Amino acid sequence: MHDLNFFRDHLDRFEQMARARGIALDLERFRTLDRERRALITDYEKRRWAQRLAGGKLARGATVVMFGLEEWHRFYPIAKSVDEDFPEQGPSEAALERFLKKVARCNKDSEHRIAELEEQLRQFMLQVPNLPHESVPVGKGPEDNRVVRVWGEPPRFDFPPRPHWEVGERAGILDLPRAAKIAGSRFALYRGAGARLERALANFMLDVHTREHGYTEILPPFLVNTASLTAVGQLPKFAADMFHLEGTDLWLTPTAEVELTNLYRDETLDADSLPIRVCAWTACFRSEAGAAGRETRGITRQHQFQKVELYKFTRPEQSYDELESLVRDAETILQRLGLHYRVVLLCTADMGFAAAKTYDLEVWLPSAGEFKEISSCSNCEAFQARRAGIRFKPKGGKSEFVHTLNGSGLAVGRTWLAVVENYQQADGSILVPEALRPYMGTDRILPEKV
RNA sequence: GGAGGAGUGGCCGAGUGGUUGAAGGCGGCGGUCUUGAAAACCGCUUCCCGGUUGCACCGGGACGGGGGUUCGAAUCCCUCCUCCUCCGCCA
Repeated sequence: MHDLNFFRDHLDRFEQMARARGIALDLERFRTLDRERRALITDYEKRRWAQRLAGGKLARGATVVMFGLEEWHRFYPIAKSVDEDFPEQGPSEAALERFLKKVARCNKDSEHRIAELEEQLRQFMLQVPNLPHESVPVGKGPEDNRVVRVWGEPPRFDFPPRPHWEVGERAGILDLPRAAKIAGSRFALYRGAGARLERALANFMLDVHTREHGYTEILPPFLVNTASLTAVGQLPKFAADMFHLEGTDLWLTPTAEVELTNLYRDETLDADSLPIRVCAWTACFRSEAGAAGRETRGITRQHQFQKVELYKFTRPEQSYDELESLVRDAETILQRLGLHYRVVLLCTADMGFAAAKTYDLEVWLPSAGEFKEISSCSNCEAFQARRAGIRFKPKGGKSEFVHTLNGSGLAVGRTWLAVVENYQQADGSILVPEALRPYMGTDRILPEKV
């Protein structure tokens, strides 16, 4: 969410942003709401002042002459506007009482109307996405994203590489039919070395990030409330993409970004503690209601998957350096696993709602002969922090909003399938990447009859 | 799930209808004193919104959240949330 005053003073920039992101923004509606709200507040506060003043006089049992000259000059026009018959001078106790009754009702009405307008204004502001950073390419869609760098090379096969669901089934480590029986489509069931591989990947990622990259591990709740989702920007817009628990205020978390952003919601952090780096392994749940029919084969797109999330709270001036190092931290995992990948800078049209700048990491999938997203790393600047009330206080200065950054480090399920595809062998076995061998206790997954 | 109790400023803690943003204390900041420090003493110590070029000034709002009663609510009523204690249940 943007700062209201900043928004009002830079409407042209937001108009430009809307065009770059390819969305509609009804700025005329904003102008109307904003103008009306401020006019009402001004009037209301004048009457409120008069009400407090008169109330105070009455409490002291004043009767006739009790206003200072200047006070009276300010007070009388307000009283007259509320009560036509208000005496021009020397109001009696009865006149004051009548005025107070009228002004109380009048102010109550104003309060309601102002609250209504503020809710409408809030709803409006909640759907304004973040402003892209100046280094973000303006574009119309994924085709305008920019490849920043490519690491490694695709593995060579002397046989046609199979898609991961075939490799997994042949090796007896992935059982999609039974997952469907238990839960339905878009759920996975791992068996034996497959289950262990998923666990090994999560542990490997957490170990690297906590031991080598300075992140503190968090194990948060997997269920989150409406307030937390709203603070991140998942709600109100993306309710349909999540699982909601009937009769409660709880939702299955779509990403640990929700929990980690809300770690410090409505708190003021010590300036010296920044940047704060945390990471979390969680299950993630997405109903993907709008995506039916896409990527139905295999486990690329699931209702439930695991992810190790990286998250940073930083000072504004350091957030873009921290974004670069966040991306490197995520890349380390792919490099250690020996997986060919590329880094893509998303264009304005392809970025998420809260992001000011986003890099995607895309891993090579030999069966498809293309790159597939495995991580998304964003700097949200103060956008989420403002919405979530996360500040820091510089020494001797006013408190400011922190910048928040998040990225996958990495999506475990997609890493699983990338390993399986890239390390598959002609005999149906799967080589275990060097870095995972201590976790797997073997250098090769051998096919097993189920 | 059942029965009780509690939520006040960075922290502790007064305050049960009237200029109370809120006594007192602690902490923090500035000053006096001191060779320096401590102690002592003095002063300061929140955030949001509106009017404004303005962190100046004027005004409004905020005592867990929301609603109500009243001319007026930290104080009375309703409701929700959180925490604590006891009972039940449970990995």
